[in-house]
Amino acid sequence: MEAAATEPQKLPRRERERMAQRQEMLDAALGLFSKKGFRNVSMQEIAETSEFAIGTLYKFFKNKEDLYRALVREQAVKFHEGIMLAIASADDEVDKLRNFVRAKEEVFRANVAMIRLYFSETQGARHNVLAGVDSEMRDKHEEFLQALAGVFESGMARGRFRQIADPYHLAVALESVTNGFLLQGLLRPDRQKMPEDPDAILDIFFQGLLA
Amino acid sequence: MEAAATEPQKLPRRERERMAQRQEMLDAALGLFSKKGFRNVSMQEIAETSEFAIGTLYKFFKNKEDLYRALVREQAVKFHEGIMLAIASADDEVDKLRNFVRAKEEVFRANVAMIRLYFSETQGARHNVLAGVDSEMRDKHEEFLQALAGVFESGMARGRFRQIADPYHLAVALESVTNGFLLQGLLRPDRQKMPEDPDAILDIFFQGLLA
Amino acid sequence: MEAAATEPQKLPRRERERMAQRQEMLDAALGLFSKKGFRNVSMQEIAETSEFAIGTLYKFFKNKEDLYRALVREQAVKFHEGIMLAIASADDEVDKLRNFVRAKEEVFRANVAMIRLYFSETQGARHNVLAGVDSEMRDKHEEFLQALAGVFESGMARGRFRQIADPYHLAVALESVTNGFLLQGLLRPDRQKMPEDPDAILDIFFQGLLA
Amino acid sequence: MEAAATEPQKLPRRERERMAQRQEMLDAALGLFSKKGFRNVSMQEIAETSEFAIGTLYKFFKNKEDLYRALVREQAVKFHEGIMLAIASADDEVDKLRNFVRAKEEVFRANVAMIRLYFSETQGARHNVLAGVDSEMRDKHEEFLQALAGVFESGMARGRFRQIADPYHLAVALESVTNGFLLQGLLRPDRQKMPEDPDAILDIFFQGLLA
DNA sequence: AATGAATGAGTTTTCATTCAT
DNA sequence: AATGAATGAAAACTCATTCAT
Repeated sequence: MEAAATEPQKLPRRERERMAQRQEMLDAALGLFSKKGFRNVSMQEIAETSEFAIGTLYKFFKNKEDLYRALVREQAVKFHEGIMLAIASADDEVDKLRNFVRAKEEVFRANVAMIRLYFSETQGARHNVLAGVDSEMRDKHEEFLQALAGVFESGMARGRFRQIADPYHLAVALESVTNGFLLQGLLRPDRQKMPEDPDAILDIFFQGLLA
Repeated sequence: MEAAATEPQKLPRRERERMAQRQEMLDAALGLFSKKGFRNVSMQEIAETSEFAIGTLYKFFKNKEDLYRALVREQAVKFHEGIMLAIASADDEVDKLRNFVRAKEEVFRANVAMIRLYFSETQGARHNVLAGVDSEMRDKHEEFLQALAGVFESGMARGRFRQIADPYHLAVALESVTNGFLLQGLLRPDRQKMPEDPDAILDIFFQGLLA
Repeated sequence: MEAAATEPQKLPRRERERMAQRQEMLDAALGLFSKKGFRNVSMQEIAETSEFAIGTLYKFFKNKEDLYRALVREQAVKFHEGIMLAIASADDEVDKLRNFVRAKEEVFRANVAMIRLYFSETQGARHNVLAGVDSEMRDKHEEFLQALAGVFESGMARGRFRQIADPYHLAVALESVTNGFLLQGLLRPDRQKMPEDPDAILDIFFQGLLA
Repeated sequence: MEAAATEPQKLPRRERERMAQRQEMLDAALGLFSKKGFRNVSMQEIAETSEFAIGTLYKFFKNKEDLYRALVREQAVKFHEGIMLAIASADDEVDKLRNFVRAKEEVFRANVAMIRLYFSETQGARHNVLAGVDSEMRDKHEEFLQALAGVFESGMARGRFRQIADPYHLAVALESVTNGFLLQGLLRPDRQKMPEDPDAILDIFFQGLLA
């Protein structure tokens, strides 16, 4: 009868305390990694920032890479869940897309550190430490693309959308465009030309898409 | 009676040899950096791969960072020029966009290593070594976005395109979508779902765009 | 019920141990530096001689130069204090000079390594690492010369010495002569011609000096 | 029937040119070594300063140490000869001493670079490269001290000086005092307290010495 | 004969990881 | 259980020396 991870109130106090400590370590690490990159952050630094001893870090994580993986995995899951929920939480396909864009923007805005981490690991360079997590993250990403494609597909089936392209391609396109706009807005805050309203992103899409 | 490809036929032999050596170093470095990232590649490794002594590397590049910067700058210029040329080499705006997508695809396909390098430095993580080159690259990127926006603008003015959105936003959108599709196709070659014909990317765009 | 030599009995045990380690490092370094010079001693060597790991050296000293500076400063302070005390610890000027010569000889004899270090940094070559400590050492040396000049001056005022020369010049002369004799005796032990009794050095001086 | 080193006009032209080149190398090296010390000067630097190729340096000197030794030896000989000549070039002992002090001061003033080199190799630190030259230089120095002691001895014998101390000790004392004053004056030009007239140095001596 | 490009051993320094307290 | 001092492998960089031109 052991309590499940999703209902932490049932965990023995000892266990709960451990999880809280672990979380503090991960939080400190997230800030540092997203600011300076994996190789430019020392365990010493993480220890100091999280106010634990180095040895204690090694009690929780086998090594530096393990800590990093745990961090990326945690963040990816959080991100993934938020986005998937957004897609699920509406009946109409147009609303699903709106929810998706809004949720994504919110997550981006709320946690720039996480975003930087996420993109440094999914886009571009694969010189990352994530040989292992990598495939898991790709799978999650693919799963999400499939779900998004599903929205387009059912939208087409229900006549909400015109059949302008392969639903999966549309999913990739929407994912790309939202990334592009949000990154442009977040990582280059000097650029003033980005639309305030996230829905504006969709307008471009909907111009050709809506039936 | 020798005629060099571009123009360097006038360089003294010594100089030409030096440039060739330099290029071999940069080539070796590109392969390694794009595979493993800046911090995970040692000068030792670059020396061995390029078959020069470490000391010789340091004759050509002041330090590791200098070598990296030279590499990124070289690649970025090549990339930028190819893309800008493509936009310029047509009169009709629709043709310009087609040229752009084709040129971009070609460059991507021809040099995956370079792409990885490029994206690891423009997207995502900013824990990069490029504090200096960085702004130069951003500027180039911005310049390109402006040029692309110009295409949309004149297309609208000439009645080729409908006025569905801010031209700059359209530029960001097209840039994002091409990135998304090409990266999906190149970096994840297992994914078979991407369109063979690069023009297919544009179809999605043109659905809503064309007048 | 333990009573330490000077005063550190109040330091926590941990701190005392650290200081002892630091001292062992400095001792090893003094031996090596005085024998081979700054640039000819590697951190590896110091680590091996002092039986610590290289990393441990770097826990105590920021870098090689920092270690060297600490060493020179420590030795210079010790030397300076000994000499100044000797001058102070008598009422009669002639006794002050005797004390000075004896103390200097004692310090020289007791620590040839230190002497070599001291002279390599105050005399001769200024290609030293001591840009920083340097001025501090010069100041100490100057301060000492002034004190010695003071002895000559008050000796003259009190009629103990004849007014044969500027007191500061006499100070420089005595400092030089003691250095010359002691170095000759210590650094070239083959030379048997030096006087056994350090006071003999003063005889030369006193011949013209005493009233 | 080969021409002697002291009459270079007899050397074949080829040989003379070689010697001139060698001299230029040594001159460049003297400037650099006296400013920065042995280890802080690279062969590259010496080559550039003397405007020869590195390879040419190695044609003249077996290695860096050999070049340094040659330099120190050359300077020491020059110095030694000047001083010895000064002692010889008078009949009266008091004049000999005056000549000595004047000659020494002149040499010091004329070639601070050489002095620095000389002192960094005779005084203090023996972390020098001169394991070999060393003994030669000590011998020369000892020879000079003997000569100076001879002056004191004959001066005493002739009744010019009082018999205040062992002549050799007096020689060491005078050598030390002149060094002290001249170094103080030369290496620390900020110190204004040194006597202008080098003879003033002797006054201190003569006070007790003169019969 | 003179050159200087190329070499690579050797140096300083960092930092992940271990383990005695 | 938590600590953090100690470790030493690995990396960036320098420079004396060689040798093909």
